Amino acid sequence: MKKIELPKKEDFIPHLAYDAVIFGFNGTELKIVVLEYQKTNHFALPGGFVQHNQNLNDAVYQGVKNRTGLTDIQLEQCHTFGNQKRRDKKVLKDICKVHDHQINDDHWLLDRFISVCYYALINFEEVTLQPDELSDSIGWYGLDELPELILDHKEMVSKALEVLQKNLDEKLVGMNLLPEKFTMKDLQNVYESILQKKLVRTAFQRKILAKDILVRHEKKYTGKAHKAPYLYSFKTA
Amino acid sequence: MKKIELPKKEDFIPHLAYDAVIFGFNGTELKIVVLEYQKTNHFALPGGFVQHNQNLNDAVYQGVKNRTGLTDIQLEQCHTFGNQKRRDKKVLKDICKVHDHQINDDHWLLDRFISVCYYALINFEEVTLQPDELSDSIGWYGLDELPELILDHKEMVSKALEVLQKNLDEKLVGMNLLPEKFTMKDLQNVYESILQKKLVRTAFQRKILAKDILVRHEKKYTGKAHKAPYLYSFKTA
DNA sequence: TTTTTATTGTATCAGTTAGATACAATAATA
DNA sequence: TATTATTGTATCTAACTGATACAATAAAAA
Repeated sequence: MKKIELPKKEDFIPHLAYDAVIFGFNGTELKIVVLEYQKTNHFALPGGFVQHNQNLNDAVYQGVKNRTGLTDIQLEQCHTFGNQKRRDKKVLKDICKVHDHQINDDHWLLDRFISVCYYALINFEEVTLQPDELSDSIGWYGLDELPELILDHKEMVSKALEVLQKNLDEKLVGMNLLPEKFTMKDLQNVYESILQKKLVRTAFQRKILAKDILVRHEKKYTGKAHKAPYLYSFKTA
Repeated sequence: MKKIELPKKEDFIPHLAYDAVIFGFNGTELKIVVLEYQKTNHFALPGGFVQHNQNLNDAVYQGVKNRTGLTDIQLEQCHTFGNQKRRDKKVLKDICKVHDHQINDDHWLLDRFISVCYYALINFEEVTLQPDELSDSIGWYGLDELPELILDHKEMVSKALEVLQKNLDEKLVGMNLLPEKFTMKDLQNVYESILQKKLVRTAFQRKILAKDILVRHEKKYTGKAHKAPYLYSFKTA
């Protein structure tokens, strides 16, 4: 195990963290990014700290960019988790130990942290996932196949999904989860994954078209034995 | 000017604050609580810091309780403001100077702060406003008669109102802005104040009654020359 | 070449909801 | 007793949603 540097206390605002629920859509299912810390069996959302001279939003953007390799990221703040109990010394000691760092009980990483939770919408196909320094694996997990997550990260996922659901209708412009061109069925799949319920096809199509936010392009011939659907893209404002 | 103690650095989580947009309804109009710092002409939202062993929510609750004297407070988190620019050394120096404190540029109160904004709904009639240690005046202001506020507090008010508007229909149960018993017109006034638009009386009444969340009580005889309205209260779940 | 199959795009009908209007039922006053 | 302003409810209509129907395919099967 290569010995890596721990983040330095003096670089960051103490007691403050962020975590990101990064949503991607693989064509069928909504997935989120989860990190596994090396050899510890601890799973967590990607997160990090805020530098003294850095905007909170920028810190989160940088973090998501570093994990996904993307720059086109739709970020929304969900909720700030400020419970005094949200700390787990054992987890962090485990993680540090693997990296050959013995840390004391008064190490700043073991402090109580307030964490601001964001969700990010990104284009699944263009992502190259990149573990952070302390974790060896990073991967996509469906919402119903999540491993147990550290601290209150499970609650963060719920909150993020809830906020995403509420934002869906007004913030969909530029909807980052789909490739440039997509079919009406693709879009409906995204909606159904997010809302976690089936929608009526004809009503969905009528509603979306009435919003006048899509441009219709050529048809998409999939080789299947039926009428080919049109491709659409979002109108660029 | 009595010399008061400044909050001590070691008691609080550094760089972290909260601010509260406290909404009250005076029967006609939606108002919010604004503090004026003594002799400085600086106006601000009530706010404070979070102690090391204190939940964020509890800190805000305590703060609102201290300013209003109330314990029945409906609190909702709105947004966390984390811009690196949100600091104003001059304002804090002004405030401290009035209290006979000369503080240096490196004093912790002059640091950059991340602030978590909440809104609070309280019963206007039962409030006894209480200035905090650093301010001499505290008062109710209509949304269209706000003085200039420090930092990004104006933006916080906008955000709080926006979140309140979105929450209105689902979170109204227990709606804290009205006294125990109220008329349908009172309730409509609250809605109109929050949504900042006129509603159709008959449709409003029909919609609210259909929700089945009100209990109808005796009539309210106001002495006016017309039919007396019923009084209602919220069903206690 | 023709028929079959699954899916798409749109139209239509019915049921629900919201705005607009109407109106009877008051409390207190003139 | 008539007048006035307001309240509570009913009714009409317009807009929207779910359900159903159906024609128009693209490709495979017959």
